[in-house]
Amino acid sequence: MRRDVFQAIADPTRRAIIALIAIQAMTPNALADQFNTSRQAVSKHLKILTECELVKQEHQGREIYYQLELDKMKEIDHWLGQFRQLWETRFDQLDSVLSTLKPK
Amino acid sequence: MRRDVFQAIADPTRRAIIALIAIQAMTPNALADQFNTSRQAVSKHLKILTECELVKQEHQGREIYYQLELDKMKEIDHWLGQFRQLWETRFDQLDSVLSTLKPK
DNA sequence: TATATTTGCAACCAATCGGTTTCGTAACAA
DNA sequence: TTGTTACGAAACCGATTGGTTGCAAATATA
Repeated sequence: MRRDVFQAIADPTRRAIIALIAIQAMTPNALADQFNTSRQAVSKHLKILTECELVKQEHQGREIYYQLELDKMKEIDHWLGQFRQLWETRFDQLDSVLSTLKPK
Repeated sequence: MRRDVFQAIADPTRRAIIALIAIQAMTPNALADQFNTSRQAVSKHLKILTECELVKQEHQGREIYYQLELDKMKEIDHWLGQFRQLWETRFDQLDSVLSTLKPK
């Protein structure tokens, strides 16, 4: 089963999970309470997130706290980098056009 | 059929298409030459990218040039924003730890 | 005109996805 | 011990995915 970060964030429920555990680590049950989904469905999402290393576990008794792996999020940021360069360049071009239209 | 930007960039072929047309507008045939896929497969990817407005068409005779819609890419950047804030904060915390370890 | 090229679109197919139900197990609590 | 809680894993199901094949429309070329 081939997994990558981009496939992981494709699902809206998974993005919501990511947003929640970014603030603080949470257990599967606590996460399931936040959505209209079953515990098992959340567990499946967490498994996918774990497989692509977007999330790490921390066992504590019989509970498992899931926490966001921020470094993996930077991978998305890095991919976006090439395009950020582009839209900043085009903004600069627009800027020079504007300054040409209204000189001084 | 509900489409969003995150679903669009989940497919590696689509990410490759995005990277190519970010530099210059291309036709479906020209794009298909770059991959080990059929023209129709690329066409389907382009349809998906068009549906979620990541791409715009420019008709020129019987050819259709596809170009990246940079504004839509910013949506991903915007979503990443909340997490960027987090990892920059934690970097700052690490920074303060380091300066504590090596004062002056 | 007839023919070739470029493309979108619909039909179809196997694989995958997100979800549920069920089961097994480990950690607590009575 | 017995019962409950928290969880992962497996089996299953309908919907969606990415791909193919075939066809029709539009444009270019002979």
